[in-house]
Amino acid sequence: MAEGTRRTPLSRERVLRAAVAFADGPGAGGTTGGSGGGIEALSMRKLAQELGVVPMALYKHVAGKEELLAGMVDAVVGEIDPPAPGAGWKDVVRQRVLSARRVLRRHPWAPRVIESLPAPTPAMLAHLDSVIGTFRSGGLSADLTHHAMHALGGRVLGFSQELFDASPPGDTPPGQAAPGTAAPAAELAARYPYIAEIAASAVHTDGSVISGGCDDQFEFEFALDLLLDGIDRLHRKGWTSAAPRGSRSTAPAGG
Amino acid sequence: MAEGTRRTPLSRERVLRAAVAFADGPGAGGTTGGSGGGIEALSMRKLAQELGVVPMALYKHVAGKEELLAGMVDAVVGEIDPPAPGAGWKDVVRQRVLSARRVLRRHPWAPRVIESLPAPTPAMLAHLDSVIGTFRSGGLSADLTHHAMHALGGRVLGFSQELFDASPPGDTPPGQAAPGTAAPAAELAARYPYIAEIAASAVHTDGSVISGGCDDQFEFEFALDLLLDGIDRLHRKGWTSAAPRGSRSTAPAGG
DNA sequence: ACCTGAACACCGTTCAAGT
DNA sequence: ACCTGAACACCGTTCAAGT
Repeated sequence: MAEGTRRTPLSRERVLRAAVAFADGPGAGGTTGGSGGGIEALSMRKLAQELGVVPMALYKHVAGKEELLAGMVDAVVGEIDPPAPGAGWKDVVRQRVLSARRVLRRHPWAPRVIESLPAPTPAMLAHLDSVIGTFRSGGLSADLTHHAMHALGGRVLGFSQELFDASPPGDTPPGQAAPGTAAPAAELAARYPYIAEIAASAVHTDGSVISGGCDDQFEFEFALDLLLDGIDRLHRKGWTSAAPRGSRSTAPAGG
Repeated sequence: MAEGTRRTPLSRERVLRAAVAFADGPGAGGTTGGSGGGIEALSMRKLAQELGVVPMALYKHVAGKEELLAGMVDAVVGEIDPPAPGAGWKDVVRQRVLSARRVLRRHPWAPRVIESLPAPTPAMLAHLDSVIGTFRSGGLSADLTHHAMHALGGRVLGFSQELFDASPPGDTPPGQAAPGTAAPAAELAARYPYIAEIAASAVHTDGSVISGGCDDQFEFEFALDLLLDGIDRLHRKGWTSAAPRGSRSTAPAGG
């Protein structure tokens, strides 16, 4: 099956596309038949076989399995819709988060792989930078925006979990850089200005950006109290999910 | 090294303790020297070697690697402090979440392993049941409690991510049960009454408990709006993290 | 009846041998 | 110079052979 593609020369693009299709699993990719079975089953050997190629041929286009996974994530994150023009910051962020969720629902393996990456990919950084930019353009302070991004956490990318250890970009050990992020800190700051600004505002109790960045405990409690206080408010209001279904049920009085 | 323990007969307890110590990594367990190197390096073979035993000897005490991981998680979750008596629901939940976070910080591999489990372990169910009970005893409705648990998500266990697919207990396929949760649904309902109540209130748009349970999209948007609305409120207030540091900075006027 | 060595079917990646 | 087969150092688990 698909023997017409056997002769098509391999490219990084083709390798990544095949890997994503394989990880999406049989049937999920749209085509019928014998392609793949989930991220667990994805191996360099099986992917090569899928492409009608000897395993070592893949290493001409990706440095190894880790870079393959980073490339797959980058491709998937690139599917998230751009920000809708002309709306308020809250709706813009909301729509982008929901778009990200729709994308990651199409690729259920992605959250787990994202979490396993040693560093964010370029597409992830671009997306985060863009969301931060939406907050800042809406008038939120760099400080509040920083905590807001932590509180939203993985939700910004469509799922719910912490991303990495929140160290500022360019913080990799001098010896070797993470796959796809091999540029020096200055260049990263130029490319992702909003991330750089937020990172700069992250000089916390330890007084040093380079040593580690954010106060994880503070960020954790910030998000926790946002949730507990919101739940408390709904409780006092006598809120119920049955009645306001379909409307923005948790919106505050002023919203 | 540690040759005094060579003769101690193997037990499930000892296997699990050794596995946790190995996953915690060298130096993290308190002892000096050559024990283990992280969850990535943990294998049945290396664990057996650590215990001075042939690999297959482990299979007398754990059915396989998956059950080993479930047992490790169960042991770790059991370290979470019990609820403090006499305080309001919000503070009790808050303290338990922060205790869970401290525990999982001691075992950084645990969140990833928890996420990889096919079903929650008994200790996880007991903890969730207890937190739900705190909400309910505080007067929150089953409905609001249900959404609150989703919104807090993995934070209840000390980290930030969704837990499984939120299907009610006893929802495993009839053929085989997940490791450690082999009891029928009725028994589970008796053991975790609060979870059972919450699961019962989860009859959503599809009208069936058995078919899947919660409306994931609603739960996702519920938590997202809780966060966005809280951020919006702080923004309008002109909130800054610098000033109120140390006090409960996000608390509402009424709290 | 209990325990265990060898074997099976994998894995990612290296490296030397082929063209 | 390019490509690739065999090999290396692993894995979890089965199973038959030993005691």
